[in-house]
Amino acid sequence: MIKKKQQLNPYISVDCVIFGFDSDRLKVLLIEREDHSLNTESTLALPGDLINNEENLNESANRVLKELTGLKNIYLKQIGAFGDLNRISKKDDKAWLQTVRTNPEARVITIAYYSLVKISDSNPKASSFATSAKWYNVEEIKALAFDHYDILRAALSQLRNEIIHQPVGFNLMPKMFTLGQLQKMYEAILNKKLDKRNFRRKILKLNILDATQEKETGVSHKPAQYFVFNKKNYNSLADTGFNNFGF
Amino acid sequence: MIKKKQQLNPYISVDCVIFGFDSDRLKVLLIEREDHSLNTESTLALPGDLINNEENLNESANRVLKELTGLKNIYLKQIGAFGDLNRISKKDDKAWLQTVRTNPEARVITIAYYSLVKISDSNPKASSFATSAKWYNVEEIKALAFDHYDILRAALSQLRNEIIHQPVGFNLMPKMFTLGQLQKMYEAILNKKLDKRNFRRKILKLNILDATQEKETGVSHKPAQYFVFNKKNYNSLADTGFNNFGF
DNA sequence: GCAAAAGTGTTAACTGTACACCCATGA
DNA sequence: TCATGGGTGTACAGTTAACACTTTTGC
Repeated sequence: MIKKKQQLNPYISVDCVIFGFDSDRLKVLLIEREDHSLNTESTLALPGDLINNEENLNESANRVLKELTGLKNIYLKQIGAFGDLNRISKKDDKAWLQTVRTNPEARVITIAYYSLVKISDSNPKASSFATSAKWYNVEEIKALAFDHYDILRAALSQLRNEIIHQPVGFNLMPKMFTLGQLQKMYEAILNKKLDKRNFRRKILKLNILDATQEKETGVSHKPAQYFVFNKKNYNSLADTGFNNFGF
Repeated sequence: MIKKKQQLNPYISVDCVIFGFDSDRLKVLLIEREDHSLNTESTLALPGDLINNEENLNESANRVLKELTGLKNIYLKQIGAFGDLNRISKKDDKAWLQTVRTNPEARVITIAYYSLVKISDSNPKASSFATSAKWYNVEEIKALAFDHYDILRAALSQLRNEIIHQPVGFNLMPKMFTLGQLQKMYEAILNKKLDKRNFRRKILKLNILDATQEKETGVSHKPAQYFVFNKKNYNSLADTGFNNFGF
């Protein structure tokens, strides 16, 4: 491992839209910034920070992600660059930048990434300028700091597109899961009900799920079989994608 | 129109992948830089330049596009940000930057856009540091300056994905065109042969083409009917996209 | 026994794909 | 008359979408 002198680039940041799934709803990891007597909504922001000049963009995103969730080697994908002039137009945002940046007036372009993590494996902890890092229901978010709400919507749109073309959703699931839980994840992401029989048939035909011998316990209904996900078949499928998965 | 003082941002550029179609092959607009006794391949680059601090990113892309092709109000879509440290690693590229940039050692992140233009309507002209701006066959490009080859491949990949989900290809076609010409465009973009009868059936079912009364003249075969493209139906389709257009 | 989610097949409509011949024109 | 690309229909296979009942468990 080579250590390099790291220098913040004051003009370019990365922001991460970190999705999780709690077996019921789609979640996103947000931080609270120090309060400047604002309402809660505008204190919430995507985790993100300035990049270092000696790291690649995806390394920056991975670093920020690791600093904020303790996770590494996570599915991580670029959404795009956001650099409109009015992205730093809210009074509260400007005031906040004064307190944390050495060059608060600089025009900052942000490169947004999204990632999918297992909530159970993650251990979000607040970083320097964040007073908390917590999971929020995506559907309940109506406003965020800067242009982060736009970024969140773009990430969601890209995730919805990706989930029906690539088997990426497993990054959100625990190691063992039932088909019902998996279906709930698709429903939460796509925000619509799916037919149980059709869902099971389609997802099993992809050949990326292996049935285990284990079953749910302690549930007051017929216990469901647990499945694990077959990494080998997943990888070959992830390369090509699948055409016919239009829910 | 409000005039603002424009100031170059030395850390962020836009690069444009401008696709055209010459009724046979997919083309891309490239510039030649001043020669530093290099081979031709590495003198070729995507048109692009530093952004101004007082314009939005897509305004920057539109400005560069207009400066280089004379076109405005063009289909233009962001591909993403490219900022790997080794994007400025070639000796020739470093030497060239010394001659055109006031801060040639700066780490520059580029935001890439792609656009689709009618070659017949465009009037590419070389800008300040370009000695030429010409159309090249996409399939013949094997190397470009900086990381521009990567950007070109990413643009092509995105275009291929988009062309089967959105009726965007008409941006490449002249006002009137035959179905044969349209099919050739799809074949050029997707780089594969399509079945004529199936293509015609599918594309007509989209309801975005209006037949005209005019026919080809001066061709030594049965003259083809000209079609124009129905903007109204196109727009409503462009919003929703289409699911089933998998060639 | 009842509430709750698991698990299971069939049918009809639609979509994709493969495939071959005649037509109108210029040379 | 020949070479060239335009224009047309059908049949088979695969996929989507809609739909209802029985099973197993905890309480």
